[in-house]
Amino acid sequence: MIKALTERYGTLFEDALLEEIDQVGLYKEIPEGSTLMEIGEYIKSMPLLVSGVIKILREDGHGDELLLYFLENGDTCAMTLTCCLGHTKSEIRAIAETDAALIMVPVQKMEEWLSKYKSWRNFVLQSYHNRLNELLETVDSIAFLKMDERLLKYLNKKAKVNKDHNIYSTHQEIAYELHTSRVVISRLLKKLENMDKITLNRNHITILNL
Amino acid sequence: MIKALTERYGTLFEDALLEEIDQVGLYKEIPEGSTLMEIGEYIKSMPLLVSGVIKILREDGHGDELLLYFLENGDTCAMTLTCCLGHTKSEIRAIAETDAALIMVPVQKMEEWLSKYKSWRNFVLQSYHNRLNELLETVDSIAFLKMDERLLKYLNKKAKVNKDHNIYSTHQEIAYELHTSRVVISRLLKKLENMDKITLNRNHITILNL
DNA sequence: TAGATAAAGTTATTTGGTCACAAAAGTAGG
DNA sequence: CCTACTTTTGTGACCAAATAACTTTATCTA
Repeated sequence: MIKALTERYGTLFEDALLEEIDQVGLYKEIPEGSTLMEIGEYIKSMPLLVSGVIKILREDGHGDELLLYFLENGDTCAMTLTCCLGHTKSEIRAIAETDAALIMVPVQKMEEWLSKYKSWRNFVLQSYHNRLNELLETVDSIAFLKMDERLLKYLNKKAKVNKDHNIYSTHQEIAYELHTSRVVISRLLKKLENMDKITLNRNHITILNL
Repeated sequence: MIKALTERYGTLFEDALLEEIDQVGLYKEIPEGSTLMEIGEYIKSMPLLVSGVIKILREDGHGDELLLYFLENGDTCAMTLTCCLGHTKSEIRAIAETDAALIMVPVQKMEEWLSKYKSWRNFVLQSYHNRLNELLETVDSIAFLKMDERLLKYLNKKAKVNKDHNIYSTHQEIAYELHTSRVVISRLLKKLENMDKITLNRNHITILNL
């Protein structure tokens, strides 16, 4: 773990803090598709993302889903911070978009570190900052963009976080994450294919030029 | 100022911090309708809300608006925190929904206090926490609710923050804040009136039972 | 290879939102 | 207090996007 830790967080945290994390942190690898956190769960430890991508989803009472944003390398989940510090249930679901590696830190420690380490304080504040901005962008998308624009944005983002021009999702899955119907997504994807921006295949979309 | 300060924040902050705020803070009263903060502005001082209600709006590049949430008594604006700590431009517009009173605190101080006062740290974190949750609720509304449900929620919220069963807005103004068209709002309001939930008058809506 | 299942395509219908105009309610000047 | 003007609200025709129901195509497996 210490290697991944210093590689990823070495420039961010003081040595003393790195050492503490090394002491109490739990290194964990999780496979693509696995659920890290479910809505309504209490959180006992906070994840520091070492590698991979996590997607954060919101769900209403009727099983309708919406993708909020992706967490990437070096991020932490401000929602989790919120839960930890406020001792409240999780408001979101977190799923590994790719294989990922995490360091899990006990809640009590992170409170302690807030007063002890300036770098930790900055890290936590910066995380909140980032998450607020991501959420704002999500709001922008659903409030101001039409579905075709949202789809384009989604495809781009998805390709970017996966570092791949191929997206291995069904139309239904995309529809869930954008909270619309499969028919709508199929229609819009077909339109994009006709514009030679993508090619469609069963279970997978190739991005040509967006 | 010291009176408003201790009344509002006395139980929250240590005495030493209260004293510092009293030293450097600037008391300010602003009338209903005035703009506290405009998108793209840099923030030089952070407002602590003493009384009144502030509404926070988002705008896209085409002048389309969306109400994000209200700030009430004792809140501070996490967006402003974000700006201050990150030294970035404001992403939102803040307008006084009612007459309001604020204490303005210089940015440099608030960074200093983060390491100095535990209560300040908690206050800042709690603010982020609250704002994230408000934003999440906003996302829920625009993503999962139909326009009629959003309108009901809006009317309730507006009545609540104004502590009044009357809402003095035009249909057009409501439409702006919910980011839809005036026609849609008029139609839905008419439906609500037919259900005896509200009565409509020029420039003002009375809530009967929601 | 047949049957089952999952994904994608098609069409008709419904709904929510836009446009353009009309009516009503306030406002100001004579 | 009457008229011209502005602002706010109401309405019908229209359009586009979402939904539902069904068909076709691809994939898996027994």
